[in-house]
Amino acid sequence: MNHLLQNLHIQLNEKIYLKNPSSSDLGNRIVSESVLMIDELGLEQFNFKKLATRLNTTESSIYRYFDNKHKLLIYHVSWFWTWMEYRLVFSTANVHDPYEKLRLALENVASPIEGFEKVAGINMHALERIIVNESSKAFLTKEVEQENKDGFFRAYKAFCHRIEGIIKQIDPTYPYANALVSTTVDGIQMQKFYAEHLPALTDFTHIEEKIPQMFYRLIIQSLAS
Amino acid sequence: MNHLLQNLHIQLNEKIYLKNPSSSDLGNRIVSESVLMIDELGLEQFNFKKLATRLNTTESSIYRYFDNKHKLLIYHVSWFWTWMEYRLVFSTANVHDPYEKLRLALENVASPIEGFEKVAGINMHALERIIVNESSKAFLTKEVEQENKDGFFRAYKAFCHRIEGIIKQIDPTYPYANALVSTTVDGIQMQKFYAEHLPALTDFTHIEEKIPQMFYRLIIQSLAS
DNA sequence: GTGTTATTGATAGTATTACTATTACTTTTG
DNA sequence: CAAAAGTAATAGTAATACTATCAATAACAC
Repeated sequence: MNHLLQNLHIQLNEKIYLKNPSSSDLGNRIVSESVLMIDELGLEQFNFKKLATRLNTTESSIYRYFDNKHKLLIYHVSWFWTWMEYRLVFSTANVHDPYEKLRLALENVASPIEGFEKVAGINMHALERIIVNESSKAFLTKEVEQENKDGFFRAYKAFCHRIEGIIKQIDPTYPYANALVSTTVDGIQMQKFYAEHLPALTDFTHIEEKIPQMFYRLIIQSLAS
Repeated sequence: MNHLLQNLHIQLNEKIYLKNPSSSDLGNRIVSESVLMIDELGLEQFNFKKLATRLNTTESSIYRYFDNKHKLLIYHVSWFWTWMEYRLVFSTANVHDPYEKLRLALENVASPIEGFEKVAGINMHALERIIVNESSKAFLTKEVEQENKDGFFRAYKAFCHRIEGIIKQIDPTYPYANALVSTTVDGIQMQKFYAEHLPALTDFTHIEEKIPQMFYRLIIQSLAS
């Protein structure tokens, strides 16, 4: 399976980048190395100059691929949720019980790496931390609506939509399925962050299996059984 | 009541500011005007130079009060949750049924303004939008842990702790009360944001009364009744 | 094997941001 | 009236976030 993932190619919305980073060696290195650097430095301290130095290239070469670091973040976030959707579809392909499907889905959200340390050259542990720590900054901007129209958040919405489908299977009458899903997916990320950095706001000490369990119960107890 | 609120004074952790902004005229104007500007421009586009121009003062004068805009954001966020805690305590002082207390608390989180357009010179509508759009940026940084030690997030944690108390009254055995509260309070903010900007991720069209209702049911159905 | 194209590198430069430092003026307070 | 506190004015620096131009090189087409 591993060498398969080496070659896995995820195609994203073309408006996110100026030049497809997966089309060249430098492009691929920009993507994989920036994941490591954003994880290490945090989005605020990360910039294209530092990335250029680390890649032994120049700022202007990086600017040929991405307008700015915000777009690069959107690229990473889109890539992640596209990958998560693939993963969800494959891991639940032969599961027919919607409860079990939901359980698996939440487990995947809480522990997205399990068995996939490196995918297409990307360090998935670092990317997971970027999703937890930085991804909300991708849409908490004044430009959300325009960027939404440009399809920048399609991948996340598609992932949530999959889980919404599972919930509708369990209870087609539940009126807040979209809200329940986004609350759950966002909530799981937040609990991971709190467990790591602000323990007073959670009951979990580590990214343990109990996080998806809590949300699973929260959901099924809200649905008509 | 209104002239009382004019003089309301909320005392915050002294490490947040260099010089207490409530101790001088310029300080108060920095706080109230920056709320408007951060709301208008977004945190990214807001800076001390623009604020100085609008206040007919200089950058260096503002730097005497706050180290940087990040600290100013933390000031606003702390101020907001301190105010929300007061409001919660007062509005539930004579309510003894914990279910009703919880219902009121969630309503307050979803609609924090109701009857309080301006408090101590601060435009509460603008501040509410800042909480929704910008507040998570206050702690999603590499410095969270140090800033948490410095007590920068005390106000939010105290507010959540109040709600946790109510939940413990309803069901003292529920093991994830902290996580449930932070998920709910964060979740309500997010649903407000989605309702406004990313409707595909929610079922609410406006900041309506149904948001707290959904979360109220989510919570009580998870607790042993 | 030459010409064309794609890719990257090298260099330079600009506007803005995020500060720091110094000095002087003005208002308040003791 | 003197001292202190608060504010304004001015200047300057290092870093950030870009943009522009041109040269070098490798790949590929004919």
